[in-house]
Amino acid sequence: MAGFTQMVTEGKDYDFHEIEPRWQSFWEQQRSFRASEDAGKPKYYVLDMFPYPSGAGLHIGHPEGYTATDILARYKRARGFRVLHPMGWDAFGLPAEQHAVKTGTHPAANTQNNIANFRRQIKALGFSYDWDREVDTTDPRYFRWTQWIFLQLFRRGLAYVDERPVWWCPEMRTVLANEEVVDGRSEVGGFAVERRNLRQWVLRITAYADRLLSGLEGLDWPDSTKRMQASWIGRSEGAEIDFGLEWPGLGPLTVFTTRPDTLFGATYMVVAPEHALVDSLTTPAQRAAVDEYRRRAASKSDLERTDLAKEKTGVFTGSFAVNPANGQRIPIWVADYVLTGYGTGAIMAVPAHDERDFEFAKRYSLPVVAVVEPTDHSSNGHGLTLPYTGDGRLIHSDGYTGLAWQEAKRRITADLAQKGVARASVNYKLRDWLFSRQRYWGEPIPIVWVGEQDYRRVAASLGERLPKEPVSFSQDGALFYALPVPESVLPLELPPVQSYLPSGTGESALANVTDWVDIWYNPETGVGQPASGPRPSLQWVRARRETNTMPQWAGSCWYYLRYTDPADTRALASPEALQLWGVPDLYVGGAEHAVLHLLYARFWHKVLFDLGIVPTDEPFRKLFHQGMILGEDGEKMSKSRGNVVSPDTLIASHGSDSLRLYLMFLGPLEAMKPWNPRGIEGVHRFLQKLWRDLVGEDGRAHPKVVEGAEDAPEFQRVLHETLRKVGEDIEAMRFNTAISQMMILGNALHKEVRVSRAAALSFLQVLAPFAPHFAEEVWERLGAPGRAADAPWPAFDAAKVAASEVRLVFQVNGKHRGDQLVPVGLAQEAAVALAGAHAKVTPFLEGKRVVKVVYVPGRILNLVVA
RNA sequence: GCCCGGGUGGCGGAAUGGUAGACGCUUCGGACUUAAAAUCCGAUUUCCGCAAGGAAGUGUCGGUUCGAGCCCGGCCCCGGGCACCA
Repeated sequence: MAGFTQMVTEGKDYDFHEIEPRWQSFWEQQRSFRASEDAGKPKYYVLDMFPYPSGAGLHIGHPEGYTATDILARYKRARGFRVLHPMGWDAFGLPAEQHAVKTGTHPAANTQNNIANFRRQIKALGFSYDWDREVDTTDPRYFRWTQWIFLQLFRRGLAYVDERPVWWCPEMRTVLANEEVVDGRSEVGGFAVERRNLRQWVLRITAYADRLLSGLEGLDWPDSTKRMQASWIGRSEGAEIDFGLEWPGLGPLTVFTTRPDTLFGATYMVVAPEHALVDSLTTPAQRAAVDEYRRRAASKSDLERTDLAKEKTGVFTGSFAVNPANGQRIPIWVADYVLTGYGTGAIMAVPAHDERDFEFAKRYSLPVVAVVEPTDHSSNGHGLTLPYTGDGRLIHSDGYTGLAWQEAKRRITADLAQKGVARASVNYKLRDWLFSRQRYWGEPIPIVWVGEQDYRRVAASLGERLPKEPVSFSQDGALFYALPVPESVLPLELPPVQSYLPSGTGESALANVTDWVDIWYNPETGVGQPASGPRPSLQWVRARRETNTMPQWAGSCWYYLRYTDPADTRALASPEALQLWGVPDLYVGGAEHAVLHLLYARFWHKVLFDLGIVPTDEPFRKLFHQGMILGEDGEKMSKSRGNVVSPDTLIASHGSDSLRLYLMFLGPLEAMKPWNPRGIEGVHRFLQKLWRDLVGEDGRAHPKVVEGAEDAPEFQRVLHETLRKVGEDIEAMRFNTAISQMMILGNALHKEVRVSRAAALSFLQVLAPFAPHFAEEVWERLGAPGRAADAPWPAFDAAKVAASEVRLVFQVNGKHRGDQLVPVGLAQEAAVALAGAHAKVTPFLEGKRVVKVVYVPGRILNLVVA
C-alpha cells in the first residue's frame, strides 16, 4: 500500500463524518476519476442533465439521478471501460438576472457563488466526476462556441428575424417564450402577461421536423417521451386545396385539410381573424361586424382564445367561395377557432365529420352534409350520429361514393392536383423556435445591423458567412441587414451596464450601453468603436449591435459535446476528442425536459452533423428519466409546503453513503416516490452492521474475517447470487433490488462465524459503486491492496449459485397443498410419487383420479384431479 | 376530450405465467442495561382457531390457462402529457 494509506481513522466505530471527507479529499488530490483516454478500452460516456445552479442550493432530486449515473460510472470502470462522467453548470438564467436587478451586482458574481455552493454540495456526495472537464455556460470560453454555432445556423439560413406576437410581461418588462407562460401567467413569478409584437430571432427548427420525427425510431428512450416529441412535432398529411372566390382578382382561398375525402361535405369555410384576405373578403354590409370581431380577437390572449373558448364564435364575411368538387357556393366566415399559425390559416369546414366544425355549424345554423358512413352501416346515412369521425366509405360524393375514405383521400387529392387546384401537403404543429430574449444575462447574439447600402457593399467579401437570403427587417421605413460578427472576435462578451433592468422598450439592458450598441464597425475585423467618436476610415460602417441575447436553452444544446474536450480553443471540441468519446451512451435527467431541451439539442446536433462536425446524427442514444421524489406527505416538495428535504442535512445526520443508498433504495429509479424520513435509518443500519461484522475492536479486520477460510456452502451461494444480481441489476438500472440483495448478503454475513477475506472483499467491491467511501475505508481496514474502485469487478461462479436441493411445491388443481425439499433435477415420476406420499397432499387426492400432471422441475408439481 | 403510466400489507416496495408480500420502515414481544438509547433475537396481510391447521386476499367485473399481481376485454380511481393544429 502506497502513500496515502496511513490510517487517519483508527476508530472502531463507523464514523462517516471522518471517513467521507477523507476519501473525498483523497479522490480530489489524486484526481482519481479523470477520464482515461486509453483507446484500448471500450468507452462509456454517462451524462447527467447539468443543473441550473440556483441560489436555493441542491434539491434532493438532483442527487437521485446523479447517484444512479455515479453507480453506473463506477461499475463500468470496474468492468474495464474508460468512463467519461462529467458535470457542469447551465448557469445563464432569469433568477440570477433578477437578483442582479435587485442588488445591482453583476449576475456573474451571484452565479459564481451559486456554482461554488453547488459544487461543494455535489462533491460532498462523493460522485466520481472528472472535475477537470467542468463546463460553465456563462464562461466566455464556453459561450464563444455557443455563439459560433449560432453563426453556423445563421449562415445556413436557419436563423432569421421576424416580427411576431410574443408574450410580453409588463411586470418583468421582458418577453417570455410560450413554455414560460402557464395559464396566462409567467411561469416564474406568476405575473400577468399580454401579447405584443416584437422583432425576434427565430431558428428554423421546422426545416428539420421530418428528421427529428424519423430519428426517434432508433432511439432507446422511454416510449412516452418519444410519443411526446412525436406529438409535439405533430406531423399530419393532407392536401392544400384552392377554393375559387367570386372576385377572381383575389386569387384562390387555399386551405389545408387532412381529409380531402370529405370535400363534398364542405358546407362553409373559415379564415382566421388575422388571415391576409379577411379585409378583401369582407363586404360593406359585414364590414362593421367583421372589424369588431377582429378587434375583439386581437385583444384576447391565447388563453382566452383556446382554453376559455368553450363556445365558438365567428362572423360571416359576406363572401362566398366555390367548392372545387361540386361547384357549390359556400359562405366564408371569420372565426378564431382557426389559427393563423397552422396550415394556411383557413379551413374548409366539414361539420358532419369534424367536431369543431359541427359545433360551429350548429351554433350558426350552417348546413351539415354527411359524406362518410361506417362500413358496417346498412342504411344511407340515416340514423348516423354526427359528427362522425370514424372509419367508413363515402356517400353523396359524385364519382367517389362507395370508396373507403383512405382511398377517396388519395383519389380526390390526385384528381384535384391534376386540375391544378390542390397539392398533397404535410403540416407540422412544430413552430420555429423563438431564440431571443430581451434580457442582459444571456449569450449576446453575434450580429450587427447595418443599412442596405453598407450591406451591399460588404456582402460580397463575406461570402459563405452570409445566408443566401439576407436577414433583414424594416423600421421607420428603413431596411436593416444582419451581418455576422467574424468568428475571430468571438466570444462577444457582455459589456458592463449601469442597470440590469431591461430597457423597458422591449429591448434588453444592452440597448442602454450606447457606446457598445451604436458603433462604427469594421466588417473585416469585426472590431467596433463608439459611433460617438469619429469614423476611423471609409472601410468602417455605421452599425447597431443586436441587443437580444440567447435563451437559456442555447448553452444546454451542446454541452455534452464540450465535455469531450472542454478546454479546446480552436473548436467546440477537437475531431479526435469527438471520435474518442462520441455521444453519451446514457443520458439521465428529469422528464420535464422530455420535449423542449431534448428536441432543441437534437436539432442543433443534426445541424452539426450536417456540417460534418459530429460523427452521429443523434446526440442521446439512450435516455432515462428519474422519477420525482415527493415530500413525506406525498406532495411535490416546495418551500411553501415545508416538506423540502435537504441533502446537506442528511449528509450531516447519516452520511453521504447512507443518503446515496437510500435514494436508490426508495423504489424504482423511474418511479415517483415519497420521501420517508425513517427509511434512511434502514440503510444506515445496514452499513453500521456491516462495519461491525467486518471491522474489529482494533479498527482492523474483524476476527471472523479470515484469510483463506473455507466459506459455508450456503454463504457462498448467497455471495455468488449477490455478485450475479448486483451486476445484472446495475446494468438494468434496478438499483433498489440490488441493494435488497446486498442486505440479504449482509444478513447472511452477520450469521456466519467465519468468512474468508476474499468473500468480504468481493462484497465490498459490489457495494463500492453505491457506498464508495464506506467500501474504500473497509477495504483498507482489511488490508487489501490498492483501492476497491480499482479492482476488477468480481465474477460470480454459476456453480456456486446453484443449490443441490430445491423446494418443490405440490399443487392440486392449482392450489398450494404442500412442499418438500427435493434434489435438483428430480424426474417427474419421482416427484409424483413424493406428492402422493405427502401427508398434506394425500387428503386432496383421496378418491380422485389424476387426469393431468404439470411438472416444472424445481418449481411446482401440479396434479389436476377429477 | 385525446394519448400515456399506475392501483399489491399500517408505509416504501419485491415477485422469467409457477409458494404473493423479498428487502426495508413501522409496530409489538423478548434479551442486554440501575434505566434509557443503541444493539441483538423473534413476530408483524386479513379472518377463524388454544394449537395443529384452514379460509380469503394484488382497484373492480368478466375471460384465457393445469395455474393470473403478471396475458385479454369492460368499468372505477389516481398521476403525467397534450388540448380548437383542421
